Amino acid sequence: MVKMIEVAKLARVSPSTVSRVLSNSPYVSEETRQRVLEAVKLLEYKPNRLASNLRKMSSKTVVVVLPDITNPFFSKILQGLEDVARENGYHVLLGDTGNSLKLEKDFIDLVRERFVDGLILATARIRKEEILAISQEMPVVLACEYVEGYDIPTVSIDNISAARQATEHLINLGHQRIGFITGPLGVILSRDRLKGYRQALLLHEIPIEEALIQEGDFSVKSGYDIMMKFLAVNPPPTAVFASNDEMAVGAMKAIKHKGMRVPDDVAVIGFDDIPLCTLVEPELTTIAQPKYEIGIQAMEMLLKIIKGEMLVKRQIVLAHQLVVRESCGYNLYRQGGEVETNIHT
Amino acid sequence: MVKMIEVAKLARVSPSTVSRVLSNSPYVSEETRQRVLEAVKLLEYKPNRLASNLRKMSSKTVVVVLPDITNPFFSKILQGLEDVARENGYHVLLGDTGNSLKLEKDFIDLVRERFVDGLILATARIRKEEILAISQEMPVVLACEYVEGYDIPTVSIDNISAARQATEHLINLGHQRIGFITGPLGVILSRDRLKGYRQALLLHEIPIEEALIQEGDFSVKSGYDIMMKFLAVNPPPTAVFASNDEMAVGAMKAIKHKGMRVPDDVAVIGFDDIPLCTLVEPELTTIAQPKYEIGIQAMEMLLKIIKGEMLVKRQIVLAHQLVVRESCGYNLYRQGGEVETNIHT
DNA sequence: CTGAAAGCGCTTACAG
DNA sequence: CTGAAAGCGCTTACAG
Repeated sequence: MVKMIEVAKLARVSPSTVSRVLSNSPYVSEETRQRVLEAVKLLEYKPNRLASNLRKMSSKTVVVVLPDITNPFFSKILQGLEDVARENGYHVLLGDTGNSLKLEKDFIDLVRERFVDGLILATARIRKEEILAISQEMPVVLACEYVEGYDIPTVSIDNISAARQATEHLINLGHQRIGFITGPLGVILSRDRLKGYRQALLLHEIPIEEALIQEGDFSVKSGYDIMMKFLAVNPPPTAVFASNDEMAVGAMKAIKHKGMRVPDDVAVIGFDDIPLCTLVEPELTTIAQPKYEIGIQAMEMLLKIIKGEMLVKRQIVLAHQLVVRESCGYNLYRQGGEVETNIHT
Repeated sequence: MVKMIEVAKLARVSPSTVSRVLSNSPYVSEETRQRVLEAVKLLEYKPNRLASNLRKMSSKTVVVVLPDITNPFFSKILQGLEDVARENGYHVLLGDTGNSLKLEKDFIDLVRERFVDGLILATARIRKEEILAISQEMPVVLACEYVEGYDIPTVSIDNISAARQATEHLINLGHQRIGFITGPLGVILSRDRLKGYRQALLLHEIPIEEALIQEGDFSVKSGYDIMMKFLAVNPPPTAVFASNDEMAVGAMKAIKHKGMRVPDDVAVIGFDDIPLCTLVEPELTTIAQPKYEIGIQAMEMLLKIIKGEMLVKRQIVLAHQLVVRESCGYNLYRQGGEVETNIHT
């Protein structure tokens, strides 16, 4: 491996000067710069990042902690995060926890070990107090996740309003018995979506039936299983709201397996707006989260913190959007013409 | 930030000893070890990885270069890669190129800069010769991708045989006019799948119609568009083989939009076996690639190279599998009972 | 079993 | 504009 000193010798300068040229310092004469650049080229010199990291006390790397990289929701957020990181000369270390608390802690420790300069948490199983403590001593931004009552930098949507809107969409279509498939209730955004569902029913004076609220785990299978339970209730719900799209698709499967039709017999609405929504039949109506944008903004926020800039806003709430497709029978809607429609292609 | 020297002082030993304790060196007395461990705990000391990296000339990090993290095929491979890396104390740096040659080169350069210890290429746009050169001077493994004629460490399936088997599945079901949607022909595995398709037709003495071979780009949309073209051919093909599942699903959409049915009017078979296959209707018959296993083996291979171990096999070919579901009318098949069926749940 | 010393390859304040 | 020197915080051969 070629070292800087060898380049320096060939260019008849000191290593300091080589370093200056490579870091684009203005304090180098054009002539010297050229000589150094030639030597660099000739020797195919690549600076040793390990050394420069130590000296600068920064690896220009950020760890992104998420529960499952194969989940299209998170991979899209990750893409936004990575794009901004790259544009700013940062790298992303993958922190796939598989929902393991231990792994989550291990990845967080990478910041303490100065292996990475900052931390994005797109999942957070650890206790609130710990998150708060960490966020006070090192650069951290929560993406999607958030912590109530604390002032931790966060980028997310308003899950309560979004879930309320989804539920009201069904109510406006005339549904009174609406099943709700929650996400894991240990996760705050699952609890928020449940809140929104409850608010919508209350607002429209529809009684809440506990039998129509069941906890899923965000998997297709759990959506399927819970829908099967709903269909065994007498009478079954005429509509179902699932806390994410995978569970909604699972619910649709269950309805079809029972020989019923979506949306005619049961309307279905999901949450997130992943690509799958337009690939199933009927296409899934859902609440779109600006996944890529969440990633963008979360990384921009983190880089600001790393650079020591002050944050104007520490909590960013991005807009969600009801995307009306086919799974709730949107034809009815067209007549009212009251709700925004946005059929993605 | 607490440094090692402070721990050493508190424990009344030298930094050397602290280092030995932390690296589990056997040359430390139990008594000393305890004293050091206590000091570490008391001061909440975390060793600075930037320094240790430089000293050891290793970051225990590997970069995984892939074209698109939101693609479920690659994210599953990545999961396998990451699991093995983590088990071995390694980290994964994300190298999402978005198919950009420049980014690909940038990520590869991270190995030259010693920022990472090794490289997994799950996409490879750069020239063969360059890949060969790189693989000779640093640890590299190709996953899925491969280079003909060179002895570069590789883990993949046999794409020719797999595509031949998919095509023969259709032929065995009685189809004679089989459309083929290729992947981008700049990618070797796309060309191999085309080869397999051709071989199958030749083997069964079915004439090859160039109009029934069209190049897609692995997207749902390209599958849709090409299928629309096929349906405009007179007479249209009775079956279609798409080089990946997304394009197959796009083709299914096109068929349905034309008011035709899958598999009754046109049979469809895909490639890869991503989760989507069981979520569309009818469920998609496809060739399953062992994605996770490819990741596992590729990373195991890479770590061996990094550790300087000799590779027994430099080219690993894993088994693919025909997964018969509903999109080719598998009922016909059951009578013959000749083909392995493997309906995933 | 333990410590003093050297050194990993850069970068950067300092001096000129 | 340029160079000599110090130092980032570890690890590890060497000596005892």
